[in-house]
Amino acid sequence: MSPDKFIIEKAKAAVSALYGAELPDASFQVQVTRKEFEGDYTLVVFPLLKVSHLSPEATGKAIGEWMKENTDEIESFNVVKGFLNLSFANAYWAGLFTSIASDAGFGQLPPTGKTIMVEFSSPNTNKPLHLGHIRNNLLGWSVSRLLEANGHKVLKVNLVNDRGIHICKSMLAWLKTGNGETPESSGKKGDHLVGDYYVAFNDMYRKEVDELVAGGMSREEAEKNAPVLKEAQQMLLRWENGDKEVVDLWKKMNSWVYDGFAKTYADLGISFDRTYYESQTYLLGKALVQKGLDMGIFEKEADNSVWCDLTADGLDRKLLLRGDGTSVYITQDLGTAEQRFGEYNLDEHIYVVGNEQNYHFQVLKLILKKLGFAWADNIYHLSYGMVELPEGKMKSREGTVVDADDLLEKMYNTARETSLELGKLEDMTEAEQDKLFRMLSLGALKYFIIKVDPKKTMLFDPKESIDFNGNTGPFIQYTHARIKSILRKAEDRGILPDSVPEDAGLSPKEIRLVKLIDMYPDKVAEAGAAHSPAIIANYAYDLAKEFNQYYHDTPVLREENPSLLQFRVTLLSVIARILVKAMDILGIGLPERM
RNA sequence: GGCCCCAUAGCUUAACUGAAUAGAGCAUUUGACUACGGAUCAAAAGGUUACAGGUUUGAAUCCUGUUGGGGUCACCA
Repeated sequence: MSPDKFIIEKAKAAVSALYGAELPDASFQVQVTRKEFEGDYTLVVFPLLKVSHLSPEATGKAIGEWMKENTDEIESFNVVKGFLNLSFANAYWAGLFTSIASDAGFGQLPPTGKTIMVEFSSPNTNKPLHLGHIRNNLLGWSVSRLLEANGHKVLKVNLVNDRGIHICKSMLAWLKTGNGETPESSGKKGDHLVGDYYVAFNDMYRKEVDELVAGGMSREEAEKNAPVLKEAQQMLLRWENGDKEVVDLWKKMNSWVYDGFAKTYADLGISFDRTYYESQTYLLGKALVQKGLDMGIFEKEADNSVWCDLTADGLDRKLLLRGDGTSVYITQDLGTAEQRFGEYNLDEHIYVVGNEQNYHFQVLKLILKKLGFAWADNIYHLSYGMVELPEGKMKSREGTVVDADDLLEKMYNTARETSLELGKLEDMTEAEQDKLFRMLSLGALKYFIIKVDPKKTMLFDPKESIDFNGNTGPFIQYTHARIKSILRKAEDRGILPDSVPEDAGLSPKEIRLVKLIDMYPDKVAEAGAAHSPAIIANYAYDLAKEFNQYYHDTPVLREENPSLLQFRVTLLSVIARILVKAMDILGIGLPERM
C-alpha cells in the first residue's frame, strides 16, 4: 500500500481510538514532508481539532504516538505547529520498492470498461498544418494515451473539414492560374501546393475589391460583389449539386492535401482510429431540428429559418437552419454527436478544440440537453489556448504562421547539429542517426508544448530555438540514455535488475526516489481526471531530475557491497521503465543512447 | 456593451480538492570532467503571486470589486 493511503487509514484508526470519532477521508490531508523538516510524510492536523478539542501540537503528538505504538511501519515522528511529520522504517521502503519492481504493469490502471472518443486535429483541406494544429494534435494524442493508461478504451477520431466555400477558393484559383500544376510537377507537398492557391485567391479577391472601391463602390458592397467571390459561391452550388467537373477537381485537390497531411501526421507520430469527412456528415442534424420544432424548443421564423432561443440561459438566440433549408456548423455537430453516441455507446466524448470555440460548445451541450439527450453531460470540450507569436496572433492571410513542416525540419537540424557537436555517435549508421535525430527533435518540440497547461495561451518565438537543456524533452531522453548505458555495463557483468536483497539499506536519496516512483499511478489518475498530460510531463521531469542528483554522487557499478549494487541496478531499471511509460503517454520516445 | 478565459522572478512556467519559508528551467554570476555519459551536477542572485477589500486557524488558490490582456456574441467553420 502507498504510504499516503497507509497514513490515512492509520490516522482514521487513531482518531477513532483516541477521540471516539469517525471523520471522512477528506479530513485527512497527507503530503510529502517538505525538505526542511525531518520526516517522510506529513499529516495536517488542523481538520482534526474539532474532534480532539486539543491544541494542534497536542493533537499531532497524540496521533503520532498512537501510530508509533500501533504500527511497525511508522518509526518516529515530530510535530511542528499543526503538522505531524512521520518517518517510516527503512524496511518499509525496501518492501514498497520490491513490490513495485516486480509489477510489470505498474502505472497502467485497471480496465474501467468505459469507451471514450477523442476528436482532435480536424484540419481544413485548404491549407497546410501550422503550429496551432501541432498543439491540437499533440494534446489530442497525449490525452488519448493518458486515458488509455487510466484503463479506458479510447477511440481517436479526426473530422476533416473538406467542404465549403474555402475549399472552392483554392480550387478556383488553381483553375485560373495553376496551369495544371501538380505536386509531382512542382515538387511541392500537396497541402502546401493547395495552400498556395488559397493565398492566391485572397490576393485576387483583395485586388478586385480595391478596384471596385476605386470605381466608387463602398467597401462593404465591394467585398460582397467581387467577381471571384461570386464565382467561388457558384462553384460551391455546383459542388452541392454533384456537378461532375467540380466534384472531380475537388477530389483531385483534396487527395493532394491528404497525402501531405499523411506525411505530417507520420512525422508527428500520430494516427487515428477513424477519420470522418464533413462532406459526408454535413447533412446530419436536420432531423434533430425537426425534433426540436416538434418538442417546441426551437422556433421557425417567417423566412423559414430555424432558431433556438437560449436567452433564458444567459446566452443568445442560435441559428440552426438557414431560410433556404441548408444547415450551419452547429447543426451537423448536433447530428454527429447523436450519431457517435449511438454507434459506439460512448461514455464520454472529448473534443480537442481551441478556446475560441468555448461558446460554441456551451451552446452545443445546452441544445442537446434541451433535446432530451442524457449523454449531453458526457461531452467534454478540451479547450486549449492559442499559440501566439511575439507580434501577436498567427494570421495565415498575412503569412505570419509557423508552418508545421518547416518547424519540424528546423528542430531536426538543431538536434542533428547538437548531437554531432557532442560526437558520441560515430559508430552509428546513417539510418540509426536519422531515427535518433527525429526522436530528439520531436521530444523537444512535444515536451515544449505539452508541459504547459492546455488552457493557457502560449508564446512561441521562432527566433529563439526550442531548448535542449533544462526542463525539456531531451533532458529526460538523456537521463534515460545514461541509465541504459549503466544497465548495459551491469549486464555485461552479469548483474540483472530482478531482485532486491533484504539487507539493502536505503539512503535518504534512495527513499526520495522510491517515494517519487510510488506516486506514478496517482499522477496518472490525477492527470487523467484533469485531462492534463502536462501533469505527466512535469512528473517525468521531477523524476529525471531527482535521479540525476542521486546519480551524481552515488556510485552504482563501483559499489562494492553486492546487495547495494543489486538494489541500485534494479532501482535504475525501474526508473528507466517509468520514464519510458510516462513519456510514451506524451508520445515521446526515449533512446538507448544519444 | 453582455457572457467566458487569463495575469506568479527579466523570459518560459509549477504548486492535487485552501496548509509550513511560492518550486523549476532559460538567461546572468561562480564552481565541478585522468569519473558508471558534462544535453549533467553544485551554488549565488532574482517574488508585495496585477491591484484593493473580504471569508478562514491558514489564501497564488475561494468571494466581491478594479486594472490589463485574450476570446466570443455570423444565415463562417
